[in-house]
Amino acid sequence: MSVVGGKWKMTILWRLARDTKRFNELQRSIENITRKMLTEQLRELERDGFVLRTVYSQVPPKVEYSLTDYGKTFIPVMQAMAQWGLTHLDSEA
Amino acid sequence: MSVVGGKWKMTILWRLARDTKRFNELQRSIENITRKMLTEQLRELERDGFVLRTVYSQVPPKVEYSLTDYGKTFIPVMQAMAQWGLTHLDSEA
DNA sequence: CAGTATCCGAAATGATACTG
DNA sequence: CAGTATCATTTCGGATACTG
Repeated sequence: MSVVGGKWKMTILWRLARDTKRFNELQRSIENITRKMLTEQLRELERDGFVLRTVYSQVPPKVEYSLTDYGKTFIPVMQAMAQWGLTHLDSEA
Repeated sequence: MSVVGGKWKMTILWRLARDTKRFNELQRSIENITRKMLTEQLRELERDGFVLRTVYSQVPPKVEYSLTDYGKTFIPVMQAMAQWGLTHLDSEA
């Protein structure tokens, strides 16, 4: 929990489990997250080795986020949680 | 995450997965948790149907906390997380 | 496009004292 | 033993403006 327990971390990792995403793409895919929060959580996930940040030196800038191999080891855990949620949380608040 | 994402909820559930515990027993088993935090988190877990609170009308009071059947369905998910942690988090901060 | 920097209010948490 | 009440503090998160 200390590494994946941030307010948006699971959501971010879950998005990146599907495929690589750019910053704005990620922001649009997560309802209500601010640039600040997205940046902060991504930095922490990066520091903890879950997420890889790839910067393309071009104009306009392009930055892609993806799961590292280490981050991918966490996918089964997320799937277990997702499956539990689907089974037990019918109408979520 | 919205139901088990509280700061101490996973820890509490993990303790109760082993066996029923009394309030002070639970507090002693969790380093640094205050009575206030423990009470609040337990109340929420109770409200969400994970935890059963059993009061024995005696002096001194005795209150036991245990997982409900519903709460027990979450044990495999916690085990998945615990196993992941053991495998990937050697020396935790 | 992909961020940073700054400020500020809200919410979470902690400390402490009190209670049936 | 198992809490509750109150207050202080810390942390978090949102709004806004600015940048390469």
